[in-house]
Amino acid sequence: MASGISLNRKKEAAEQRRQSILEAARTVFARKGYDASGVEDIAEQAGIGKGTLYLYFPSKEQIYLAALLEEARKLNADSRDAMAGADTWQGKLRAFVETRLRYFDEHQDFMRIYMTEFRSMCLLGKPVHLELHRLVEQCEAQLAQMFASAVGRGEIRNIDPELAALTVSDLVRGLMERRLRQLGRPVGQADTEFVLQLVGRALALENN
Amino acid sequence: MASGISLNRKKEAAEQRRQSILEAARTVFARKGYDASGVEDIAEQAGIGKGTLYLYFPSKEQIYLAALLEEARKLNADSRDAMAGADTWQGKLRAFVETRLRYFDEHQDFMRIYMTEFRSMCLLGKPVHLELHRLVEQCEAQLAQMFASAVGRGEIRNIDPELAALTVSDLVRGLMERRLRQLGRPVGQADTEFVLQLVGRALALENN
Amino acid sequence: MASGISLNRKKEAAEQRRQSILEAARTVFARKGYDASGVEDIAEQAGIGKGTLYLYFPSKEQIYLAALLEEARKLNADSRDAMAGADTWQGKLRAFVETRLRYFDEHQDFMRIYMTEFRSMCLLGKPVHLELHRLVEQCEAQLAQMFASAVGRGEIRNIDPELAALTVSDLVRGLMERRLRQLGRPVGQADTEFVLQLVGRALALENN
Amino acid sequence: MASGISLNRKKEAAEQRRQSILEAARTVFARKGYDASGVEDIAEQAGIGKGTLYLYFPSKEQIYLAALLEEARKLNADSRDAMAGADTWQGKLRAFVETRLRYFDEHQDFMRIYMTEFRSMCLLGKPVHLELHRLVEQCEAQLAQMFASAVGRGEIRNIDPELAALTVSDLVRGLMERRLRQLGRPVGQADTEFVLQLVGRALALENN
DNA sequence: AATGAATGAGTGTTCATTCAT
DNA sequence: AATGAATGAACACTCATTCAT
Repeated sequence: MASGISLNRKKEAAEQRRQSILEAARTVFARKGYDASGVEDIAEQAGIGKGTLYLYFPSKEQIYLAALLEEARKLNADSRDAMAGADTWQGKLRAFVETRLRYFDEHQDFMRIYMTEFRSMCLLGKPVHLELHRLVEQCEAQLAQMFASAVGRGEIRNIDPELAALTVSDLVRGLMERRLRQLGRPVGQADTEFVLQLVGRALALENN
Repeated sequence: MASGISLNRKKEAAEQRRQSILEAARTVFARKGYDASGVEDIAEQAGIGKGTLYLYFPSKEQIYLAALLEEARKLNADSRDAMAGADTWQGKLRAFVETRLRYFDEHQDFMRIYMTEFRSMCLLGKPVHLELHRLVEQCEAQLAQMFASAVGRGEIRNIDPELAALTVSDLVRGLMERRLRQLGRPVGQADTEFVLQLVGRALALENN
Repeated sequence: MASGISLNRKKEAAEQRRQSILEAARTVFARKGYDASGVEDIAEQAGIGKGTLYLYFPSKEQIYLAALLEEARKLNADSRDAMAGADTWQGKLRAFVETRLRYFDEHQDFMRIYMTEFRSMCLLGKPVHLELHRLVEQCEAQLAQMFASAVGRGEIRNIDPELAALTVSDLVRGLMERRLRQLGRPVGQADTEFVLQLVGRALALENN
Repeated sequence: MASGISLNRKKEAAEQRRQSILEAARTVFARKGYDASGVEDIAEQAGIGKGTLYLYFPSKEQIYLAALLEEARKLNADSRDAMAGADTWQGKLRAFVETRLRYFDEHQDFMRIYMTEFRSMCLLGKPVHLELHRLVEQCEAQLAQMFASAVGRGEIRNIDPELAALTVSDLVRGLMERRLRQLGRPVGQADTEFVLQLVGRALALENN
């Protein structure tokens, strides 16, 4: 019994440390990118020794992937849940956009890595990106399905749901990037509303 | 006089070589990204010796910046000229979008680097990106001015011209990225039309 | 009294564990050599925790030395006893050779380390080897003394006893190595007899 | 023409440097063994930068193998030539032994590595040693052939030529090792003569 | 002007040893 | 006494940059 408890404690502590390493990794990678970040930087940021990292992850690359993908999966799950909780297509769309922006606000380091990696998927032949690509597509598929339903119910114009989904995806990404860049004019609620209205108007039925 | 001619010849030849280095650099960087590319790769691609690179550029980083920024400036100039050549706001918008997509088709290597670097501007404290940021803003300002005029002439809704510009910018970037990623469904003219219609419908006056 | 018994028990148990560590160490070192073997390998082979090793030995090097030298001392003692049990010089020589080969058969792991270390004594400035060197010399001295007696009794030619001892030592080492390498033709009793006959014939008196 | 000469010069210089690296490597490896030697030690001993090593060899291990095997091949060739130059089996045997001992005197660093590696062949599963093993066998085969001829001509006893070859091989190795260890009594010409006489007497026909 | 051999600072990873539990 | 998580010194190897030819 006692050893059972102690074993649980150990596992919890290990998971805790794993998370703190990932958090440290996000901070460091967000600051300098993958190549310019050293494993020593991450260890220091996490307040542990360099060797300790290798008790939890087999390589720098695996740290990076875990730091990126584990949060990306949560982000996808959050978006899906938020959409599920709304009734109308307008509500679902707003839920999607606002959830992602809120997530973004609360995990800026992660989002920096996410956005960077997203764009660098344009480079040729990086197998690293397969899983991330899958997540992005999954997310866009959710949007597309939502639009398809609305089209089916005659609530919006008869547009290609996939293209609408990609459009929303691009616009939200744009909102996030502008916030991350923090240059030029500050980005706020008005920007979000602009995007929502733009999409709303473009999709609305003619006789509205 | 003779030496003057010969001097010119030399300068031309040097400029030629400079350009061929940048072209080689774009090919290599587009394939593997900045860090994974070695200066030797670039020299080999350019068909010259490694040391020769350093007669034309002081460092790997400067090669990268020149390869990126010189084309980016041309892209901006092209877009501006194309818009200037159209009369209506719809024409200017279409000219902007189509010019950029055409440029993209003809300079895919460059565009891969461009897009990658654009997103990685989200990383903190990379002074590298100041000039690129300026170019992006300049480009968006052109769009914004175009929208502002259209609003002033009462041709479109009374929206914030800057936000409209950013939106178009995001959507065009999205189109390019989808082409570059080459995964999922092929991207074609239909996508472009979708974007143009979407923006057109969203900006159109109510009673249209 | 009770505590005295318990103290003895403890000491015995500790000695037992010490030996099991050394046995494990021999297995591991024989397989991969000193540098390629990790202390974790030894601990695992011994079925104990890594930290426990350090309760019994102060360092990896000391484990190695103990694993090597303690058996080497036994081998020397065995050889000496075996020679003492024979009457003629031929008998003593045969006893020496056969004892060592039998020991070898029963402790192959140890012998692999022994032979390796013996040859690497040729490397400069390894203080590690002083004790092993002493043991080797001691062993050769026993042989030399045996030959000296035989010379004194006029049973063999008037050769340098030391050189004869070194010769036998080299030949036995050769026999062992061939067995360990396990490549080429199998090594058996015939090889041993060849060596004994060779030495016998070479040392025999002329008029035999 | 000029470039032809210059190309030759380059190749010669490169070969020169390659050899000087191998020589430096032998010095360092002979002093500390493989694992305890750092590539930086070798570079320093050779008077060049660490990176330069990697222009001539792909890894530390390849440096080691080249340092070992290239000399080992020369040693084998020398022995073979020396034997070929003698007429009687006694002459050939003496030529073999003396050539190897002379080579040994002139390449002590190499021989230290050679001997060490030879013994460590007893460790299990080191594929490194295949080539060295081949060389040793080749060398022993030369001796065996020589003995076989002598047996065929009725010049020596009807012994197994292979066993005789192995015996000589072991004894010569013993002579070398004693010199390398430099402990105990100095080893000189007398030792060599002892071995030659021992073998000679043991192989001689009965009625001699 | 052009070259590529030489360089050494910098990096990811391992592993003998320690020490809190 | 026994453990194994934590540590950081040490190491092989890379690559942007220099410079003698």
